[in-house]
Amino acid sequence: MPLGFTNQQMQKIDDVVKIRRRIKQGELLFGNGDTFTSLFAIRTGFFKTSVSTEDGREQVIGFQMAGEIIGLDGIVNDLHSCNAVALEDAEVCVMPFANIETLSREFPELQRHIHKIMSREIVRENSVMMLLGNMRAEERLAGFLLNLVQRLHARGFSQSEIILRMTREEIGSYLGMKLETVSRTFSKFSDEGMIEVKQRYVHIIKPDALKKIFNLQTCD
Amino acid sequence: MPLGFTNQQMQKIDDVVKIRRRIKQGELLFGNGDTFTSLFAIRTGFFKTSVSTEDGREQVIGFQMAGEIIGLDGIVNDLHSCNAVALEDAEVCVMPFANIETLSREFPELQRHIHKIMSREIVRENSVMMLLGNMRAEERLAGFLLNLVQRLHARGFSQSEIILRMTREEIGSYLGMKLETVSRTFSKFSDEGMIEVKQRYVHIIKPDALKKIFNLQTCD
DNA sequence: TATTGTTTTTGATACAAATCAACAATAGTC
DNA sequence: GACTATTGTTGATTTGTATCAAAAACAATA
Repeated sequence: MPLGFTNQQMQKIDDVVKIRRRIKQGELLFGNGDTFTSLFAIRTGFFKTSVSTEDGREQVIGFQMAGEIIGLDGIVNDLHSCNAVALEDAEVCVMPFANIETLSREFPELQRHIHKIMSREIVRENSVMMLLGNMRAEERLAGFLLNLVQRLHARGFSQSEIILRMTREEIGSYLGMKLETVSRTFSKFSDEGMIEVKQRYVHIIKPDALKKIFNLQTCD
Repeated sequence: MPLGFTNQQMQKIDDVVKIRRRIKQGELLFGNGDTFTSLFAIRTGFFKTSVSTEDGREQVIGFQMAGEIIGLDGIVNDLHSCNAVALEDAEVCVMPFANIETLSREFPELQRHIHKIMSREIVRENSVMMLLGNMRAEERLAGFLLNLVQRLHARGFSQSEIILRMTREEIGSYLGMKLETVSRTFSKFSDEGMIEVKQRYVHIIKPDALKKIFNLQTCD
C-alpha cells in the first residue's frame, strides 16, 4: 500500500482491508463463472491462476505470491473468468471492489495505485505473450526462474535458492510446454552447472548464464 | 462511452476527448520507452501493438480497431512498454490520463468504465495466453479469424468477409507461428472449403467448422 | 508498360518438443 | 514399516512446425 495518508485516511483504507480469509492448499479462492465482488490481496501463501478450454486443457496464466492482487479479471463482467487455487495454505484480504471504487474517488493516491496495479498486470501478460510466442523451452524456463527468484528476493527470501510451490506440470502449463520438457530442461541446466535441482528445491548457481539464455538466445 | 450523463457532465467528458491526432499507415503512435501521458481512443483505422526482445524478435500482442483504447501499458511506470503502429491511416482521440483520473473521481460511471476497460484487456490477454500456450496452428488461426469477424461485425461490417489489415508475418507473430505456417493453414482451410482466401481478402464460408476447430480440437 | 520490392504461396528438409512408455523418488495413508 | 498415489526423471520415437529455398502474385514507382 502506498504511503502519504493521514491517520483518518488510513483508518478508512484499513476498513476496506480488514476482512481476512484463509484458504487451504488445493482450495479454490474463486473460479470461472463465480460472481465477482472483491479483489484479493495475498497476505501469505502462493496461488496459481488458470483458464480452461471446453475440452479440459488448462492454461496457467500466473503464479501469485504475498503482496500481489488477484481477481482483476472479474471487474469487466462482474464474473470471474479464471480460477485461483492456493498452492500452499494461504491467507488473503478480501477487498470489496465497490468499497475500493468509493474510496479511490476520495483518495487520488489510492486511485492511482489501483490503476498501476491493473496496468502492471497488463504489462506482465505482455511479456508472458512474448515468452509463449517467441521463445524456446530453455529461454522460457530461464525466464521463469529468474522472474521467480527476483520476486522472492524482493520479499526478503534468498537470491539463489527457491522451493517451488508448483509441479512440473503446472510450470509447463504456464510456459506452454509439457512436463517432460520442463523436467528435461531442468536436467540440462543442472548438467551444465547453472543450477542445482532436487525435486522442488532449485539452487541458482550461475544467474548470469540464465540471463544470457533468457535474453540473447541467438547470440553466442 | 457509457450513457447516463447530464449535458454538463457530457461537456466535461467531451473536453477530455477533444484533441485528435492523425496517424499515417506505418507510423508509430507511441513506442517502447516513450513517456506516457495519454490513453488513445481509436476513432478510425487499425493498429497493431507489439513488444520486442533485445535481439530483435517482435511479438505482436494485439490488433486494435475503432472504439478500442490503447496505451494502458504506460500507466504503471509512466513509460510505454510496447509499440503501437498504425496498419492503415488512422485517427485517435488523445485523452490525457491525468484528466481521466480527475474526471473519474467525479463520475463513478466513468470510473467504472475505465476499470472495465482495463479488466477487459487483462481477460483478453488471458485468452491469448491460452491460445499461445495450448493450441495448435489450426486452432490459433481459427480463433483469430473468429475473433476478428466478431469484432468487425459488432462495428457494422460483414459477418463473413474480412479485408485483413496485417501481413501473414504479423498474424504469425501474434499467433506464435511463422508466416509460412500461417499461409499453409489458410490454404488448408481453403482446400477444405471452410474459407475463401485471396491475399488479404478472407471469406468465411463455414463459421461453424471454424468454431469446431477452435474449441473442441480433440473431439471428432 | 516495364521494373523493383514486398508479400504470399508452395515444396523439401530439419529439428525441437510432444508423445508414449517405463521406472524412480517422494509423500501420504493405513 | 508396508502400501498406494502422486510427482518427477529419462529413453525411444513421432510429429507439428520451423527453416531453407524458389517461384508466384501483387503493389509501388518510374
